Amino acid sequence: MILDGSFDAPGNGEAQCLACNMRQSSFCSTVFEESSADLGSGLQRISRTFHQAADGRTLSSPRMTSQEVLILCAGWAFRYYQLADGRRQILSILIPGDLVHPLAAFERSPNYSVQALTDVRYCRLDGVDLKRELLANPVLFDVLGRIGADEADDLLAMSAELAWGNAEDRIFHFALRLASRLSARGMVIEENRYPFPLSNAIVADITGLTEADVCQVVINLRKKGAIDVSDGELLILNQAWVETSLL
Amino acid sequence: MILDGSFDAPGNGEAQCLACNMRQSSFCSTVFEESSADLGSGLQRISRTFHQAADGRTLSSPRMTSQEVLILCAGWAFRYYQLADGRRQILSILIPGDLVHPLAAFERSPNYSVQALTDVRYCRLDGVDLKRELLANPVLFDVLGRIGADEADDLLAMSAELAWGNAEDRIFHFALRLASRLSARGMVIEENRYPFPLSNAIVADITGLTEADVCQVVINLRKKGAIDVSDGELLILNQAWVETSLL
DNA sequence: CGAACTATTGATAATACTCAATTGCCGTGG
DNA sequence: CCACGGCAATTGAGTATTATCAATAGTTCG
Repeated sequence: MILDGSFDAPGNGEAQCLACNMRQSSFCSTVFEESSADLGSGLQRISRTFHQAADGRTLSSPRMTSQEVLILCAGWAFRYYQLADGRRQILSILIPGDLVHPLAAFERSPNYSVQALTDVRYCRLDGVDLKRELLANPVLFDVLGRIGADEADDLLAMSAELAWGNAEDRIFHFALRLASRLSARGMVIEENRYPFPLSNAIVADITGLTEADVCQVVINLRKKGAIDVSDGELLILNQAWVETSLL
Repeated sequence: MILDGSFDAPGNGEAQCLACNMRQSSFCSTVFEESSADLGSGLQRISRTFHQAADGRTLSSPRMTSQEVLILCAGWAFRYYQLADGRRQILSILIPGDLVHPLAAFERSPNYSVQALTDVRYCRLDGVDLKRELLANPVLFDVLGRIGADEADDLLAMSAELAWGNAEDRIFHFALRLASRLSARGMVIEENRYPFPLSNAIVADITGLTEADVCQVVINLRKKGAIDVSDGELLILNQAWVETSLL
């Protein structure tokens, strides 16, 4: 169990950030390296603080109207809507290197909440500083735009799959898209083997199915030789299956 | 039947643009008015051309990797994925004032296509010009960001509804969200009465249902006194029903 | 060892899809 | 003016999928 709160007090926040293997994530490298020294002219530091939170903690809720930008450094989280009937709809899974609110600088306030799925560490950037740098630094501007575009693509794919897919399609394609994102961040245990700290209940809330369904489908997918989700890992069994996608 | 192609030859493209009642749409007013004269210093015009296309024409497909930004001036269109099995998944409905590719300036190329749903007129902005102005004009930057945020919100709502909703929820909430967007653009026939040029087949491809289902649900919603979709119009019958939403 | 959570299983009910077949509406052309 | 074809909307019967609701194993952690 880790404690919540800032962990910058002993000054190791910065140190961990420098040592972080997500530094090559397009956003971190740009915002921290390019905006500090390289481009020199008039670019200033973006003030940041480091924090941590335990599994299950709420990182952000619709009430919290902050202009701050959070970067997930370590651990997993998820965005979700709290539905009126008490259930929740998980909108996206956040992995290390992701921005918690890619549009925080523009949006009045997001209408979703964000919760930690595992213990997490994250970094909080000042929104005003970031916006200033964005306008001053076309590279940073492009990078953020591309992150937005990637998120939008993923969302579109997700909603298409939810619309036309049956229970099996939904789970299978969700797993594939997640695997693809994990690959991009180097979060691979070995070839076709990924961390997958999601319980069946979580997958159910992502795909809009019941926990019982998820269980059956997961077993089915394993028997079919498509993917194997177990022991906190996702294993892609047969690349041929993966081709079953949209154009 | 209108002809496809540019209609700027007789010079009435600009004229129509000036007379367009979508000019107050946040993007057009900012990009055309603010960036020309008001802020003076160093801001240049964004070069643009005007075009039209007939009902059913493809405005954009994944192959077309252009950095250009299209604004829909008049008529309706939709973004869609062409699925491998021949069906198509409609991702969003575009109404006058919408950007066809909000992230065109960043994205390598969108992986969806866009088709005209009615006869349309649209405006094509040069991506390089636009990007230059974005960096030079914080107001324009904010406006585009907010458009992106609005789109993202709509997409998130859509995907949540597709996940947890049954056939009725999907259609009902889709109609409500569309009505809300139409309101924002002033496209209201009268109180609670909106244009709705979508066939059952289109609604089916949006919601992932079959045409037969859509038909039954639409009739049901009318009997229930929720909404009435007929004769190319959408009528919201009972505001009380509208409250049935997520938090 | 028990408590709490998670995964698994099975029977039943509800829901949505499939597949025609039918109707109504236009526009075309005889 | 009417017959015809094409298209969208509607209807119904039968089938398949998924939700619901328990109830039973496993697991983890104290």
